[in-house]
Amino acid sequence: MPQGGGPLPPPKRPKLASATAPLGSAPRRAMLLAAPGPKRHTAPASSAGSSSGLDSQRRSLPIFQARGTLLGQLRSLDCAVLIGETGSGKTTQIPQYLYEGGIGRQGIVAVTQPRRVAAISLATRVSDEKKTELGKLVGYTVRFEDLTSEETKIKFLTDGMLLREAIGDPLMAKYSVVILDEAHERTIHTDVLFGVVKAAQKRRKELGKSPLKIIIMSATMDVDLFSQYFNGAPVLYLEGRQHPIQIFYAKQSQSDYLQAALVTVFQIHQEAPPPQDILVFLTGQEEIEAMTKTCRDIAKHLPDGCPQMVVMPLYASLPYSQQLRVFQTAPKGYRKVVLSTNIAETSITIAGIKYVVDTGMVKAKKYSPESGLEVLAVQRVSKAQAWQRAGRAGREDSGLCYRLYTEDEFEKFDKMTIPEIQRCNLAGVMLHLLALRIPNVLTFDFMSKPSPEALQAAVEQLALLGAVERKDDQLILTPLGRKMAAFPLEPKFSKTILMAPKFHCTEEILTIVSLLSVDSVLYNPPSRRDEVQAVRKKFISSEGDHITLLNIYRAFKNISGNREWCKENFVNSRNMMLVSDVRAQLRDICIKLSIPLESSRSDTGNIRRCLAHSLFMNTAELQADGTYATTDTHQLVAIHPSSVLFHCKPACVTYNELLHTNKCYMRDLCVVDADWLYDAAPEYFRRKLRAAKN
DNA sequence: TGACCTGAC
Repeated sequence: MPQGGGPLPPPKRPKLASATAPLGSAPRRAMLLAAPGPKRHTAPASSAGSSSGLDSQRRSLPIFQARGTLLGQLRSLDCAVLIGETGSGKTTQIPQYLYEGGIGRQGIVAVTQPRRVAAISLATRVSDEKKTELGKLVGYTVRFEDLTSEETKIKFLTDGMLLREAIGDPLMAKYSVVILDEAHERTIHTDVLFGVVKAAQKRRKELGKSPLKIIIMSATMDVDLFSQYFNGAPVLYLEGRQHPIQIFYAKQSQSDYLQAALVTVFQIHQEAPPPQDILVFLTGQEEIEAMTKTCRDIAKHLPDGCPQMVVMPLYASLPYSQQLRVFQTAPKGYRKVVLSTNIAETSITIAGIKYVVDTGMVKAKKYSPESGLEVLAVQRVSKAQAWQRAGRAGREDSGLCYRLYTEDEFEKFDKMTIPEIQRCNLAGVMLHLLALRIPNVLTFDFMSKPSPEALQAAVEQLALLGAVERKDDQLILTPLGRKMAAFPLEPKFSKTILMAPKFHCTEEILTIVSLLSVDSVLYNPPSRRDEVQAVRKKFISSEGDHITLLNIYRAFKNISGNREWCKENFVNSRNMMLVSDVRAQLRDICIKLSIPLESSRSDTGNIRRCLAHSLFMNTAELQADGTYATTDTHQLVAIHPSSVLFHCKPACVTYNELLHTNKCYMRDLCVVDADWLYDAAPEYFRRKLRAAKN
């Protein structure tokens, strides 16, 4: 099993905080990690101490020494790239320095975050440090929550929120500075924002308006790319407070990473004193549940003198109450072992982790524009991801990371994870860019360009939905497309809502679309499968998953949505609450757009007709041999086991998405009439038929 | 016939 290796070579990084480095001298990311910083609270954050304590804490941050130099630089620059290790305090301090230094006072300083919790907790922290009430000088805006006012000068928001704001204000006129934080994560929203803020800055300059300052903040990665993209912007380095991490590699290549993980966990467990906790990175729910069971079984029969063990699974679809357990400290004499997906890489930070076991594997989505297929596959992590995982071991003290692959194997990993924008369907992004009135969306200035095929496929999908048209060789939004862009939804779902009045079922479609646009409300613990099936029976509709979900939502509303009911019915109450919020938001947008709101009540036929008319490009038909083939490209597909139609064989179905895992599965199915499809898009099917003949 | 990495508007 993994042995040897040894500590990492000493880090080569620039010494001085805020020294300007020439291009191309990116620091090597070797030594990692972190001090307890005021960021990424997922566990309930305790309120900070006395205000004088806060002041001294602010002054003791490494960044404080560099304050003067930093302000001098930022004052004169249009764009800057700021590289700071975790614990440098950059996210909480830079916005305050700018404000205190009178930079950008004529407008608001925006700080974006990929996650809601981060935006909220950072705003809370900074308003505490400024000794002001949250929502006054310092505020935040995330979906469903806007805690800002006329006085707000420092505003934390999710990157998706800033992007949505930009539709109404492409010049971002109210902002004087935009800080894009966690840029190295390269979420799809951050990547689109790069181009949008760059365009806004340029346009404001051309129009002689007040300048827009752009600051990109990142961990020590991708510096050259960021700097080049922002016209050679200078790179400023900040020191963090980091604890050393020792890295151990496997001596030999491991054929079975699960077995290797198991052996490593128990080897650590027998040798290390408690309560030093272990975090293991695995790939998915099923694997984690199985490994949890195995570990618990083995832990029952440990030799005398060996500490006890508590084993906890962690993945996103786990109910919130169970997720919270990973934050509890293990009882005395026990060691905590957390088995997690990549949710523990960035979204959830667990205190007290001393050991990280990295299988080097991750389950991730890829998108193939040729087939239009999303492929979910277990694959190797990137080097950057492996460093991120290792870093989770040293948040309070020095740590150890066991990599279940050899150093040679590691060297062959990709340097960076492919940015999301190159891995997903771009229809939503294209619609958003068109709504921003970007002159030519096909040549939009992306930092990492998606393939021309992916861009083309997205535009074709929008054309099929009737959202775009060509005018004087320019692609523009149709009136329908503009309405679609008003909804925070995938374009096909926006279209479904806009079709609903024709079928007098807008209320029901709003419910269904809301249910489909958040994480599943259904909780399926593998160990209690029979129970789940039994309680779910009463909701199941032979018409498919959409109507079944509608039944569940109606039942939830009938008992006015209590938690107990959710628990009994294996419904994720947190996601169900979110569905209510989303639905209310979508309904408001409908009212603003003067869309008539009618209910079809018990007439589910109309609902299914509406779905057929908007999802006609996502349909499959039963073949003579009992398999399914998609109507458009005759791709062989199968009904996903999670569907209520799994054991049925309807002649014709629409589906929300295809997902390729072991097979090519249709997910979320609705039984439809083949005739409806032809009525919905006669031209489309005539074209497909012609293409099939040739 | 047998299964869903993670965020976000």
